[in-house]
Amino acid sequence: MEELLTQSEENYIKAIFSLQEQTNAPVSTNDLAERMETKASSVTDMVKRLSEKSLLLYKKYKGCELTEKGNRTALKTIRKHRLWETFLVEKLKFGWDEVHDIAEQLEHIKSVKLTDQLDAFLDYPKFDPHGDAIPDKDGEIVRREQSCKLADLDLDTEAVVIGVADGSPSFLRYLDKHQITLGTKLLIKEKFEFDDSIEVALNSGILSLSAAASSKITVQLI
Amino acid sequence: MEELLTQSEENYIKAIFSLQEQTNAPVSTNDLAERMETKASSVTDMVKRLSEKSLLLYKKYKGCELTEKGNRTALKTIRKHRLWETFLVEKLKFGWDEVHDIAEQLEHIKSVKLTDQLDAFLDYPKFDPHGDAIPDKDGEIVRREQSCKLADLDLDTEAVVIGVADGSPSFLRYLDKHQITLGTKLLIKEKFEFDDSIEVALNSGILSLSAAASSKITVQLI
DNA sequence: TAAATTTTTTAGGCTTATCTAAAATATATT
DNA sequence: AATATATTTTAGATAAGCCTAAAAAATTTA
Repeated sequence: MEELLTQSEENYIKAIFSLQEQTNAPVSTNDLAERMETKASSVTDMVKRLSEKSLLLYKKYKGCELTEKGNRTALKTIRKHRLWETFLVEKLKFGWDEVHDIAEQLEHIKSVKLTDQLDAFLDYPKFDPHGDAIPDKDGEIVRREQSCKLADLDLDTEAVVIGVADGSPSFLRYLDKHQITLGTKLLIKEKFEFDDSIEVALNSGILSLSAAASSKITVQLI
Repeated sequence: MEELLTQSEENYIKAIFSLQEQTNAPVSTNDLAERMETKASSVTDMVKRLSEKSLLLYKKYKGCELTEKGNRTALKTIRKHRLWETFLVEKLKFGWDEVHDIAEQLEHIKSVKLTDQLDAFLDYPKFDPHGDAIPDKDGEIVRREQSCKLADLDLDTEAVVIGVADGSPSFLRYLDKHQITLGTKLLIKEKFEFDDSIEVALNSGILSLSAAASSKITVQLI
């Protein structure tokens, strides 16, 4: 019953899953090509193969959608990716800006026991170093309720950082520089309408954040 | 200066290294094909490619030999393999008979920092779970002096198990069953000439070992 | 040393995953 | 609705890594 997928196939499945999550609609060939940094013709080829393995539904010119089997596959890969990221940060002392590329490789290691033992070793973490939920053995993930973007908070509200909507090293290093990380508490001191920038108070002082930054920080009210 | 090798290339390099270690001579195409479980014609192809990357010297019909660069590459892969095996046994509680195949995958992950941080996390182990030496950052390995095969010991000598010359799951599970592992102390009680079997005394009692078994257990006198 | 055998290489094919260029289809514009 | 534009698919090529079958070279045997 176990499927034997190539790394490339797994990467496509993951990309389709993530695009589908964003749009709740079939994924177009071009969008997928852009995400995979490849050409549309390559995507068509691959999508046909994955369709034959019943990992997705594909209608010519109409895009593709993961099947239940495809979704399960995606969640397994995401689980591995996020567990490895957690391992790298928690145990091997990597910065949260350094782990993505390594986890991209590690997520393709094939061994259910390895994944589950790693999960146990890390004490069954629910979130990875970027605040993203880690699917459990059965693909279940913790759904967080009242989370919103820092940019959407009202003046004088207090919140705690629980995630980032952008995992790029440059953004993560920017946050490091300003001593913002998961768990950081902050208070909205000012909001400037003309450029949507804001000023927040943290332990380390007052900080000004652009709209680009504040819209990529996920917080929860406290 | 960093070479970008495929997993297959790395596996060939490792196989050549190991065959060369055994024979101290150029590796023949057929021997390599057997080790790689592939056809001689495939080996010829690959060996040509590796030769072009100056990882080995190849003369038609004369076999191949790793260059200094090839040796360094092999040692890096071996280092990774043995560190991961150590991690799996020490941290993730795998049995020593279960780790080989997973380490075969993990050894191809590309990140010098990952390897070095893992090494540090494990506290710079000198030997892996099978007693094989782990090359350090610079490819240096601990050379053990007075080691020999259990089969070669004289009557009434005492020794401690420091390694196995066969890492197959079936052999390792056989040793587990008889409570033999790294560090096990034993005393030679009997040697039978007719089939080269021996009897050894361990903490757990007297045990009879075939020549096949005793010739694959590496020990050190105490 | 000449013949028989074994080893190794070459030649030509296959699959995966990519590409470019051209054709087909869908969408947007007038 | 007809045309222009954008998207998607098809066709054909390439590289890595494997295969089989046949040819070439090396080694063994008589």
